[in-house]
Amino acid sequence: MEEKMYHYQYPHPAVTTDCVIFGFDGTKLNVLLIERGIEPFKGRWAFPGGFLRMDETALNGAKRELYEETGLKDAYVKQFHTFSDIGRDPRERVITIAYYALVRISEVKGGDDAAKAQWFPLDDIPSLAFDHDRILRHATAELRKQIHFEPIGFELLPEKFKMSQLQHLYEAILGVKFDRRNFSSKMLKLGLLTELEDKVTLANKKVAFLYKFNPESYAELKEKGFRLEF
Amino acid sequence: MEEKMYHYQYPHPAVTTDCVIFGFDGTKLNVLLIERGIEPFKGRWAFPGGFLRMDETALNGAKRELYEETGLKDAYVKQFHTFSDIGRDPRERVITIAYYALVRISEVKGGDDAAKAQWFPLDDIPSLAFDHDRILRHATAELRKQIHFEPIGFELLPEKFKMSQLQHLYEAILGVKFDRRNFSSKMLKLGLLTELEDKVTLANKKVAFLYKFNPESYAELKEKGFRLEF
DNA sequence: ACAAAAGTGTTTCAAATACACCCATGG
DNA sequence: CCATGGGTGTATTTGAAACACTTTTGT
Repeated sequence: MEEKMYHYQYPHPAVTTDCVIFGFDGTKLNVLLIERGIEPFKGRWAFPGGFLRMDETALNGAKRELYEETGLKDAYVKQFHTFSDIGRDPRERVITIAYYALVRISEVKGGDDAAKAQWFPLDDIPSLAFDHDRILRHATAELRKQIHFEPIGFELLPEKFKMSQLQHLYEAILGVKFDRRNFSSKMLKLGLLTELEDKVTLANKKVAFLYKFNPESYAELKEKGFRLEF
Repeated sequence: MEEKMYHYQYPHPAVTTDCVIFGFDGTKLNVLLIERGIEPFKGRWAFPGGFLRMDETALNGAKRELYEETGLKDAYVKQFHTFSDIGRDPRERVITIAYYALVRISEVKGGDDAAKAQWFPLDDIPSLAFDHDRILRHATAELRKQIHFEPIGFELLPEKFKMSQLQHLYEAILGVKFDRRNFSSKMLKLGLLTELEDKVTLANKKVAFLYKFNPESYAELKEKGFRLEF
C-alpha cells in the first residue's frame, strides 16, 4: 500500500463530525449509539462519526453519517457545538463538529455497515467512548433550547399523530408535565396543526383525533416573528 | 529558515478561531473590526482571528484573540457556530470555530499589535473579508437567541447603569421598542437588579436611579428554572 | 418654544393555570 | 373494579399592554 502523506507548514488538527441521533419511542427520548469495533474504546458505545472529507462541508459529513447508520436522507440535522479539548482523542489532536439529528425511529433501517447500532433511552445510557457523555449533555441542552424557537418536535413524530403523543414528546424534551386540556388548547391556538378527517380507533373503541403539522402556517407565523412558548 | 513540515496520512484542514466582539455605545450595538494588513482580502475589514494552536482549546484561542485586540481577559465569550464551507478561504481548506464576546467599549484598550481596529455599528458595516458577513449574521442571531436564556446584557453595560440604558440595550439587541414603565416594572420584578444608594445627577438636575446586576439572585433563580421573557 | 429624559399608576385584555366529570375497555 | 386514555368547559389569577402628565434643562 502506498504511503501517501500530506504535508503542512504548520500543525493541523484532525477534524471529525459526530451525529447525535434522537428518536422518540412514544414515552422517552432515545439516542442511537454504535458499538465501536476498533481501538481506542473498542467495545464502548459512541455516536456515529468520522473524519471530515476535504470535499464536503461538516453538515454534509453529518448527513452522510446519518445516512450510513439509518438509511435516512432528509432528516432535520443541526450543528450544536464544536469540541476542541486537548487530549479528547488519545491518538492525535481531534476537533469534533457535533450535530444532532431528529428522526422517526420507525423509519430507521439497520446501518449499511456491520456496526452494531442500538437505541438507548436518555435515562439509561451506557458508558460512552471519548468525551461523548459530555457531547450528549450538550446535545440535549441545545435541543431543549431550540424547541423554544422552532417546531422541531414534529420531526420526531409520525406524520399523523394524536395530541397526546405530541404532549408526551414535549414533556420528554422539556422534562415537565402539562395539563392535557391546557396543552391541547394552547397548541391548537398556535395554528400550526391541521386536524385530519381520519380519526384513529383505539384499543378501547374510543376514537381520537389525528393531527398533522402544517409547514405553510408555520412559514406565515415565522414572518410575523414567532415564539413557541412552551 | 528551516522548512519544518508536519505530515499526516490523511488530509487535515486548517482550523482557526474568530471572535466577533460586541460592544454597546448607549444606542446601538457595535462590533470591533480589524483592517487586514495582508492578502487575501488585504485592506478589507474582518473579525480578529487566527490559527488554533495545538496546545490551546478553541475557547482559549478566542480569548487570546480578544485579549490581543482589547486587552480584556475576563469578558463573556461564547461559541456560536463552526463554518466549514469549501473555498471560504482561497488558500486552503479552513474550518473556523466562531465565538462572540460581549465587552464594555469603555474598557477596551487599543490592540497590542499594529492592526487598525475600529468599532462599527451593526447597521453600518463595511464590506467584510472572507465569509465574515455571514458569520456576523449568525453571531447577531445567536446573541438574540441567547439573551432569552441568560442575562448576558449586563456584560455590555457599565457596572452601574440607569434603567433606560438597560432598556436601550434590550431594544438594540432584540430590535423592538418597549414601553418605559412596563419594561422597568417587569425587569424589577425579576429580582435580578439591585437598586443602588447613589443616584446620578443628570444634565438637567433630575436624579435617576442606578442599578447593578445581582449575580447571586440570578444564581438562585437559575436553580428554580428560569426564563428571561423579553 | 420645544425636544429630551426621567418619574409615577391604573385599567384593560389576554393568557396561564387549576380543576372535575363522563365514557369505554382491558386486565 | 380499577387503571388507562380520551373527550369536554369554566373560573381564577397572573401577566402583558396601553396609556398621560409633570418636571427640568439645553438648544
